[in-house]
Amino acid sequence: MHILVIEDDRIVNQNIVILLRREGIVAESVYTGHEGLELVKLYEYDLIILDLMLPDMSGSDVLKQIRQSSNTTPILILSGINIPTKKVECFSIGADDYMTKPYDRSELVARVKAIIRRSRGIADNIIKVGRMSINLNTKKAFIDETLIPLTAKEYSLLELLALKKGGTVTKESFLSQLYGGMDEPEIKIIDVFLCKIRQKIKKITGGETYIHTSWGRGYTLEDKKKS
Amino acid sequence: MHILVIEDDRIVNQNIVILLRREGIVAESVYTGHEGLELVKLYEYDLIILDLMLPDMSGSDVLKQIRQSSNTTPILILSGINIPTKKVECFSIGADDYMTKPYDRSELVARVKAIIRRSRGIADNIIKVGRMSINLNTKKAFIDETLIPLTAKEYSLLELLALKKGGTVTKESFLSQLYGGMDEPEIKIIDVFLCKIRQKIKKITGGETYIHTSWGRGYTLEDKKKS
DNA sequence: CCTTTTTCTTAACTTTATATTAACTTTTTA
DNA sequence: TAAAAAGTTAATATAAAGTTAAGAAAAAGG
Repeated sequence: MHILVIEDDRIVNQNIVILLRREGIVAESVYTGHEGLELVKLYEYDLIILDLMLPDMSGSDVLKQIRQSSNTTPILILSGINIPTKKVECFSIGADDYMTKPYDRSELVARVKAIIRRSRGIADNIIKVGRMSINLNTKKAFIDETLIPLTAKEYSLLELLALKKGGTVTKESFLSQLYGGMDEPEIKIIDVFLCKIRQKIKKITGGETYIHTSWGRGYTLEDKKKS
Repeated sequence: MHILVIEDDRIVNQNIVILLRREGIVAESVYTGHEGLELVKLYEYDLIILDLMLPDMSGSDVLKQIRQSSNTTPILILSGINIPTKKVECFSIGADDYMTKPYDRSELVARVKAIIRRSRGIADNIIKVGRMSINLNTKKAFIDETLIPLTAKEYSLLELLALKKGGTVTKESFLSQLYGGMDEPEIKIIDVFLCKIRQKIKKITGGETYIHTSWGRGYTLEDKKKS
């Protein structure tokens, strides 16, 4: 999970980043519109949190430029302006949500999660795959009613798979979403984590892991028996 | 576009319906939770607008029941309660947005449109040739509904053909696009890959492969029966 | 603050799927 | 009909994935 925060107030920006990191989300800070646009061109984010008042250009213009480049990354506007017409304007140029400052921390987190969820076509915070269920709120995974004893990193990896349920996730994508490009360990670690996750699941189910390997492409979380 | 409004206050409900109709959206009114749940089971809506205080049951319970039936229709909560914890609770059980009453009409419309836009998501990029369909997003190819079990390289080759559907691709072009000029194997490998791809397709269709040889020129992906 | 425990990461090794080559057959066209 | 191109198959090489263990780093506990 990878979020870009475009906000010139360093304190607000850092607070958001810390808040998100606590949720296991990799967040990146940027303080000007131009820096933001640059990064958006280079990397794929799951969400962009955008302030409307930036020193070099207006947030609306940043939003416009992102959408004009046919980039569909979800964007949450965070602004001190609480005027309906401003909100409507933002939505009409492609914003996904609009929050006013001062913001409630837990509401911000909740909205962030809701947007990401929806952008992946998922409705609620419990993802089910066969006998497995993954609770995105409590960050715990179960087989039927028994908890799978995963470590933090192992859980994150399983969550990334669950968020793309049925789709393939590449090792490179795991790596960048888990570490955010900074101090990335060797890619082999993904194999190791996956092996351990599978072992733990297998211990409970007695065989089925729901994690399938797409040779040379990545991994998929799916209940194949259904189809 | 089809929206269900679950709100017991008849005036508020009718106002929303009128507002949405003006935007060319078909909106349906319902005044109790049970009526709402009934309709949600029967019809597919693009969005549900849900009040939290209903006469027969709480809006949260309506939301919960909808999600428990694994219905993923986007839901916007419209409530008089402006408490962050209530909002967080709703998001965690699967709400997509939360607006407080009194609401601004144009903001409601803007949010409704934003949610629907997002839930529609990115349209799948699919190329079809006869009974074959190639999904460029998931990088999987099918004959009708059955997956063609291609390896990564085999798929890439088929994709290159699909991208030039109807046109001819030379072996040299395959080679350079597959290996990018570096460490290119012998050109014979293209024949081998094509042979394998055709075999796998033939196994499913029972004959037709849609891959045609242009002697001395290259290969074409096309449904010749059509023309 | 140091020790203990847990988790993360690397490294070495095994297994397996795939990519590539080579040898041979069939088809096309000059 | 001979040469060139394409089709096919099997064998081998290579690269990807699976596994295990051990050392490093981080978190927890005293």
